[in-house]
Amino acid sequence: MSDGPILVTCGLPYTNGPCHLGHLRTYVPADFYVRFLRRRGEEVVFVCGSDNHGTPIVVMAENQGVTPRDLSNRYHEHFAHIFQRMGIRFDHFGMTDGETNHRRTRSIVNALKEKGYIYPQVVEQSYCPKCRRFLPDRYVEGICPYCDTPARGDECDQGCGRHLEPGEIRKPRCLVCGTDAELREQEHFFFRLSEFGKFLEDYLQGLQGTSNARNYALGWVKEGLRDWNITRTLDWGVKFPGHDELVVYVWVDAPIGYISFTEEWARSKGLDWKRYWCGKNKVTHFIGSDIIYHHCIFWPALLTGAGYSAPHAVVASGMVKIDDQKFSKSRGYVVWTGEDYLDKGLPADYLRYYLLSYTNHTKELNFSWKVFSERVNNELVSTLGNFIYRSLFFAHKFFGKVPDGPVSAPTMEAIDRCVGDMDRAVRDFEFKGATDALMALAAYGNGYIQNQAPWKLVKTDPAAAERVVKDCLQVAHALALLMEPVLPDAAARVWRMLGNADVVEEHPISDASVRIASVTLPEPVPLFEKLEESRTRELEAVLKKRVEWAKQAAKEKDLVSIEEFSRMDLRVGKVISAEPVKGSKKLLRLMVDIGEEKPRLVVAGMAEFYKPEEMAGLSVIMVTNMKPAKIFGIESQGMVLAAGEQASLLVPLKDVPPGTMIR
RNA sequence: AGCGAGGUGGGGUAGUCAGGAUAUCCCGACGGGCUCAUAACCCGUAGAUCGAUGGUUCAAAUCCAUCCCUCGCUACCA
Repeated sequence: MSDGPILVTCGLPYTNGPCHLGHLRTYVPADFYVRFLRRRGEEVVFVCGSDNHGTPIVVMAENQGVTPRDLSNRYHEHFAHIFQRMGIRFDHFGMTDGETNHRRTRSIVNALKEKGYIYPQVVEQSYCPKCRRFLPDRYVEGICPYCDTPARGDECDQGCGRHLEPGEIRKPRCLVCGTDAELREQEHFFFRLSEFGKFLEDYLQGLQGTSNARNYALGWVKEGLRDWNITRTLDWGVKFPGHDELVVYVWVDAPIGYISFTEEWARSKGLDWKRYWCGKNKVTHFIGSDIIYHHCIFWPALLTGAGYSAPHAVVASGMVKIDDQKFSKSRGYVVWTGEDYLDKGLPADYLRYYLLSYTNHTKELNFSWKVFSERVNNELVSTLGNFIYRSLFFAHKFFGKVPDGPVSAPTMEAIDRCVGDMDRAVRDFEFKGATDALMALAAYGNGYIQNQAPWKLVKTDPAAAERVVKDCLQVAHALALLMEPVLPDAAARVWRMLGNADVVEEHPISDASVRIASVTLPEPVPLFEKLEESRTRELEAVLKKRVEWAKQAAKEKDLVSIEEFSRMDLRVGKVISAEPVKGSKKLLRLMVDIGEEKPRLVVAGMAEFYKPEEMAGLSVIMVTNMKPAKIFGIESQGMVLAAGEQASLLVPLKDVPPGTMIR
């Protein structure tokens, strides 16, 4: 079945905030996948680590008055602890700021340099004279050079959506202090991603995992690839070899972490990490669908360029929504794994089951406490838990042990079917399909015990009742083995209640069809407890409160003080003349008298709604202290106020002279 | 705007590539039965113009075209 060891990794959690449900959407299925395959006899290594570099961490650390290292350590510990509590068990959980990763990153960058895949280029970059530093990526805002709309430093987020290279943006401003940034020249280093188009196209055709990852990446490759600037002017990060003033871009050293964490793990076991990364490999990355580009394009190109093998599979999970709202920390739509879930005493098993069984792995998952508790109560508690408990209860009460004798053929078939279905589903990354198969076996058990009615047989034909109970216990035994990857804690409890002294995880799943021995049964206890409605309401209330609180905070943040308002110089202006701007459909060139010596020249986008002759003579409201802006080559010295799509002009109701202040 | 992923009873989902006769399964709702078990389990009922429109065909959820909506790439993000 296996042709070499499988290395499974998860997208690295970024150490600038706590673990939330979105993270778990990737980590729980990965952990399930690893647990299941291991118990199918595959050799699997499971590594992950925290991602510590990049500007957001530097800025957040500054805000909190701590070092980036301190901040990273804090959240690193947090994630490690949460994963342990959630039953997500990595063989190793490292840090990208660790020594191994610094070394491995430099080694890979040097390899790329040697092979000519990295070249220097002088770029103009935004520099904030007040903060006295270069402004990377998102710490700049300005105007998109392609479509003239406001944009962020690395992406035209409101307009055309183009990716912007550092230095491309026009009118850059520092996002931290608001100062106009200046452009300074600096030597940076670029990765020749554009040369990997053909390689990627072939590679992606054969890439295993989920189709969303493959298709999305193929689309990008077909559009053509641009070289990447892989250096940043920062202190925090992996120093670019030979240039201490530069660090490598976080998306270089973060995925290299996958290799470094394998190295660290292998070292501790006295093994060779190359076995997992060089030559034919079975590296499987579990990631969120937001970082497909990096894992399916940039990362394979980087690896290939440096002489490593590209990953075997990429499994991309859909994003999480909360109560039908887009996931958003600032708007309060977030469920924290610790604070909102584990700390409240809710079992990890419930959440693992819910995340795995709710919807297709690649689709968006809409979380709500109502559906969560509904599924827990009706599926886990009623179907699965109840079947196991009623079987054990009955067996214990009437026989005190597992009865001797055979297991019926239909029951064995049901078990084998479940094993086969789950196996197929897991290997296809259909995790919902896998939990469905598990629940189908529990449903088989329920149907079987109901139809056979051993509680009747025990009075008329005790031997027949024994045979029925034997079947039920065999199913419970199979369920314990099969549910372990989903519900590790519950599986361990069932295993003990079945009279086993050893550990369920040490048994291969194929033991499901090994006939159980006649052992003494301890007194069983119910497997799961229902979530009371009052409990669900409490959990909903926490979320609701957070959303309201966030709304309030946003409102306060948006409130404008009288001082801020008074900075705006709003005046009544009289339009002296108006004429169309040549070559433009939308623009009018206005001369407006605002009580100054000379009228102001204003370019206004209202030609579609007003004829020049309608405008002339009108009194309008104008912002007079706008920064002059060049529109269509004409410098506009103010802005005329208008409302809505139709540009309905704001005009004074009573006659006032030009230059009158608006208060 | 572009590219990618989606849209199937109240929620989730199978089926779509290789078109076929009552559209699958799980949960919820409703009714009945049963009682070993955590008011559970079993059986049954209702509920879907398969996002919209047009086309191809004897036949369309499925193929073709156009359009609409949601999400991702695109703050805070796995």
